[in-house]
Amino acid sequence: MQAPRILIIDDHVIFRKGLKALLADAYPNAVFGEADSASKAHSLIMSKAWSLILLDIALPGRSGLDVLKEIKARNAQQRVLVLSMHAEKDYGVRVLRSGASGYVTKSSEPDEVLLAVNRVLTGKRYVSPELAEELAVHVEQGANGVPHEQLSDREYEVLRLIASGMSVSQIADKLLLSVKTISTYRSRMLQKMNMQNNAELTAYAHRHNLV
Amino acid sequence: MQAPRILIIDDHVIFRKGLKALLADAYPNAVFGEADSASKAHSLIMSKAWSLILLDIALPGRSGLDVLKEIKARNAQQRVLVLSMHAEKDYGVRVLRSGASGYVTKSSEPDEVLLAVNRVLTGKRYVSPELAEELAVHVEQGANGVPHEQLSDREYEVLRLIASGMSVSQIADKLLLSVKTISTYRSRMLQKMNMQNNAELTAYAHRHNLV
DNA sequence: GCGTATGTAGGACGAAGGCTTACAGGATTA
DNA sequence: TAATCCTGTAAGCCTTCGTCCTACATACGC
Repeated sequence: MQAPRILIIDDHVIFRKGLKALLADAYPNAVFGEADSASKAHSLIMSKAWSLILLDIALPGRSGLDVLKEIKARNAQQRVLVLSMHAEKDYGVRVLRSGASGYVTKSSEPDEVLLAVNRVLTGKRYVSPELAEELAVHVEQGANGVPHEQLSDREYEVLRLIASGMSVSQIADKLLLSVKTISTYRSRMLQKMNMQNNAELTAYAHRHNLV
Repeated sequence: MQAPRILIIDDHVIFRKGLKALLADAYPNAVFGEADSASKAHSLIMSKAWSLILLDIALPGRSGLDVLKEIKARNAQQRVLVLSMHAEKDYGVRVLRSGASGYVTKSSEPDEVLLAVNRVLTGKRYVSPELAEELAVHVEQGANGVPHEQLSDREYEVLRLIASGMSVSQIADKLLLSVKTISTYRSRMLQKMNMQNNAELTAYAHRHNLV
């Protein structure tokens, strides 16, 4: 194989180092790029071409999902493998829908990561058994049955944060958005899901294991 | 310095690799051991002597805290630096109380980790500024068992309702009490548990399965 | 019996945030 | 291709929420 160019986008420095070491072992002649924020990622993506981008969706501030979309918008062929810290169930589906070629959790075994990387590098997709399961359920219930499927990505993100007890303004701080914006997402959400308040949202989110 | 012997106990393989690489850079002649579970850790601790043990408290199954206590029970001199995934406030204190020489979160900058490792290797302790703050407050209030056991019945009841996403006034309505009363419970609770806001309370309640 | 914990709440005033409106870019569809 | 819808984002206004401080009665532990 030709020397692959791999870009790692993740704000956890130590994890990044580990990942790079792992990949360097498997692809001795690979060239690496690293970014710890959406903006650094941006310039690296702009300036160079990459065979594969490994993207942590849990970037601070801007959601990794946004970054993913931006990447795909710019170049639909770009291969992206998404990493996430926890096995966040519904994220997997969204991530794939947004154009990623695969999705692995950070606690995965190196072998699984390598397998995923290898598949994606060779133009295939990687779907873990767990995620496949999710997907199955998802398709089965037709994607419109479940209320939260109607939510936009931002709304979904905010739902989870509300369900974890954060106030509108805390969320605004965390996402670097205006309080008004979060408030808007919240009301659109309430409307879509036909609910009245945070308690209902919270209950819903927990009932559906979205947190 | 004599070649240090460092044991890394953590089930996140990739993170472990990163950490090891980081340390190998700083201590080129160090000898490493790795364990991904409490039981493997056990045999490594039994069979060899270690200058430093890096321990992830979030081991699956058995709590890392237990492992820590066991280590210290066996050899009170053993230097242990604890790693945790999230900046879980109450853990820091518990960890130090259980005999660790320091506590860093996994999202720390490499420099902070190296600083901590260095201090612990040279027999000192490492306490991050944030944790120091925690400690101060904590010592002040004496510290006994599980935080939520200090709560009064009403406080506990309100904790659960807050964690289920209800607002202070909704709770007041439900319990037929004044908003002020609920607010008082809430602040007494925050004080007792040394927390700042509903998000922390909520996280705590869910972590401890109080909802 | 005296301090401390608990259940309860009022007043005052700043902060939070809900509701409405707006607008731009992308997607969808007629 | 124009018209429309959806999404991300936010300002303004004005109400409501809730915090902070204080208070008091009862219960309880020592």
